[in-house]
Amino acid sequence: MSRPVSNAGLPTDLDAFKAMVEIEMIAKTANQVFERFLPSNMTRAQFGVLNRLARLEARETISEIARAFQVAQPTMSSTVGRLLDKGFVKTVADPNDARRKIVVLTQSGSKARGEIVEGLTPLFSEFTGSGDKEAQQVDWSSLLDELVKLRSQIERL
Amino acid sequence: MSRPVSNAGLPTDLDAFKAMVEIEMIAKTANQVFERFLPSNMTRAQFGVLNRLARLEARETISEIARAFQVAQPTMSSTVGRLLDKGFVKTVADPNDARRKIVVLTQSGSKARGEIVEGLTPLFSEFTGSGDKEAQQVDWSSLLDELVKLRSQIERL
DNA sequence: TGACATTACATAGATATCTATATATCTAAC
DNA sequence: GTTAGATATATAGATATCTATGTAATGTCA
Repeated sequence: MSRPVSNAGLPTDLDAFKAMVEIEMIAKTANQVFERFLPSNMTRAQFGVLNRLARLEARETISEIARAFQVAQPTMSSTVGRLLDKGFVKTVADPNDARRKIVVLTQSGSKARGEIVEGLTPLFSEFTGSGDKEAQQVDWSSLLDELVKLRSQIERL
Repeated sequence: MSRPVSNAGLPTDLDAFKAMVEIEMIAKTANQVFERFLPSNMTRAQFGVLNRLARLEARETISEIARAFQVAQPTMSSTVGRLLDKGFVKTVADPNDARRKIVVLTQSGSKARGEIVEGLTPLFSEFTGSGDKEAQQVDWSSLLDELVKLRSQIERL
């Protein structure tokens, strides 16, 4: 009898593997928590676009926004379409390039975004706050350092 | 003129905030890399189920698998349905409970899973290997410690 | 200027995901 | 035993995502 390969071929006992599993779970749970703070007619994808347009005070095309969020262009066409339906953005023709559509926040969109950000305040307070006394505190600085190294390693794959 | 709130209301300058952004990006990039190692007719969701059934050598119901992956039951019904269409799993009636369907790996499914795991070997080697000389090495142990603390903090939200 | 490549956007079709709901079965309480 | 609640699955309809492809406009180059 040969010694069995750990977990049928996958290196699940390595810290690197475990860390990636934790990252997947944290990302998933964080998204679920975040979505609890969004109104039911607003998705993360839609809020992300709204928030970007508000933060940058920018006029961006669909493709530019798609690249910023690292999604395919048809994905962003769809998301911008939902925001158009809700009246949160409008599109204007680019006078210099008739292929482009420039996406602009409307007053209604700006207002909706502002209200959501307001509503997020308690979440961020609780999240960055000290939390439970008995729980071990996250060392954010150390965590961030390792994550930045990990990201550059993963991006080389 | 009052001093503007940083980034229009969001604490984007905090390490905690930056770490969460890194985690989202790492999870996303890791998924993209992983999918490059899957055959075109196989998704992550489908491989996950195949892999779980193979690793655990288990006979699980759709709801049990859904809970394990933390997805809704109709989501797993759909994913299992795709695997059924491909002949990688079959379902058998539970003699003790006529509501349940037990999902079982087929030979074809076991073979497909094995080939994918084989193909993943170079990815894991490169990933857990030392990587570039000039790049800063990830301290997996330290990273994992912080991630575990972070996960328990997030799960309390 | 005309041909070809590139770019921007839209459409089509697929999968994964969700919530809400319907159906069937089991369990428990009366 | 019959009824009420819980559980397992399926179906419907929605959004986000992808790839492949089509169309229109722009850019390049000979």
